[in-house]
Amino acid sequence: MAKPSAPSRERIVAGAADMISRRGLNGTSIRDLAKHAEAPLGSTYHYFPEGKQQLATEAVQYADAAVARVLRKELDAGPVAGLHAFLALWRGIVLASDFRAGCPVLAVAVEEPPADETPPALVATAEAFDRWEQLLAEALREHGAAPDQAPGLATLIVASVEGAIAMCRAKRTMEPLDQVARQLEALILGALDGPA
Amino acid sequence: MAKPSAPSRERIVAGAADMISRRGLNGTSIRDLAKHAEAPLGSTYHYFPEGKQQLATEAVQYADAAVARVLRKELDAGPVAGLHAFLALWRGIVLASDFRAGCPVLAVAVEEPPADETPPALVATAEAFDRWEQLLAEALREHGAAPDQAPGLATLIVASVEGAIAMCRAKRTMEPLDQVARQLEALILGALDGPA
DNA sequence: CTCCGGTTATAACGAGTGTTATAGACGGTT
DNA sequence: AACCGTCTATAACACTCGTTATAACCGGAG
Repeated sequence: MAKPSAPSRERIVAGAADMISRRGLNGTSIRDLAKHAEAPLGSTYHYFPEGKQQLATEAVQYADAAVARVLRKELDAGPVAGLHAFLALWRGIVLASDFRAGCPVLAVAVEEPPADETPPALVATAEAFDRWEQLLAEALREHGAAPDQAPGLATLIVASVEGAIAMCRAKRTMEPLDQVARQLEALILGALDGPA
Repeated sequence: MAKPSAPSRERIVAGAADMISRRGLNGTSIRDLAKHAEAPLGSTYHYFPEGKQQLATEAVQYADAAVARVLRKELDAGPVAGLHAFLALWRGIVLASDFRAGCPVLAVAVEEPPADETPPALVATAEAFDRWEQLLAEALREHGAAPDQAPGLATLIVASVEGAIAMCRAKRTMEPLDQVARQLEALILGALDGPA
């Protein structure tokens, strides 16, 4: 009684993730969001009664899930394959938007809580980063990396890719991401059989 | 006739950089900015006639110069020392703000140009990233790194540190930056005498 | 003193913000 | 047919935004 009809709800969330990845959280208004998702303004508050905060949270979780799905699928073929899928995903987003879109999770993570209470959207960004790191670390361990080095390498991968995406947007070039890609691939290969 | 009196102008720019690093560009209003810098609103438009765009640009350039100054000074003692200074700088900012402030350059780089023209503030972010990378690459080369590997490593350093700062804010932990620090130090050390 | 340029104070403009309220439309069940 | 819960349309509220205009200050030069 609550699931059968809701195609527009997901459209709104997906549109929010896309819009936030372009203009940032504060730069994304609910009116524009509704217009862009071809949904009426009223529906936004019908589906997301807690307003923008809830919308931002779900947008982050949406992006998180999409990335995690790709990672889970491609990491089976090894960490290098997973890395390539991770990179290709962001590469496609940046390139298809002509350097106007980036990572919505990073965008939300970069705007502070005005109050002392940690807003749920920020919590969602932390969970997203954690999930990606954990997936990568697990795959690294399963393919022969030293268990005590896997988490650190996974963190480096996520951090450098996120940073590189932003740098690509600034420079309007794919060079940062491509450079980072080369380094990370070599690093992973080196970690899979070093001390053994 | 234009330089003797302008202590408040720099206060405004510095305050803008700080505020942008916390709330993002769109989250920073000129009114709050003036209040936080203890300068009247009118002065903001007196010193920065082109408005917020100019203010954002100069804030980015201000942060750029501050970071470049530290890098130039500490890189003389070698790339590892420079890396440590780079990391310590951001560590101090994140920690002193209780995870509320990050990198203002990244914050600006993450909000899109609504029009087709590339805004000057975005150009400034690209220049900042470029400068930091170039300083690091130069130091790497001068201390024995292979000339064709130095730029890539420098890019990886900047990207991963920027990404890690954002992740620290999200998780409210220093772990990402510390993990990245360890990896980067090892990488630099390995690049200084590997193939020779 | 007057004058004057660099600075500031006050007010207002129009547009946009998140959000709420209220009433209407739609579609399937009884 | 009447009913009902889900969704939507419209309007409004109380702001805040960036920006502009205008008038006043205020300290040194003439």
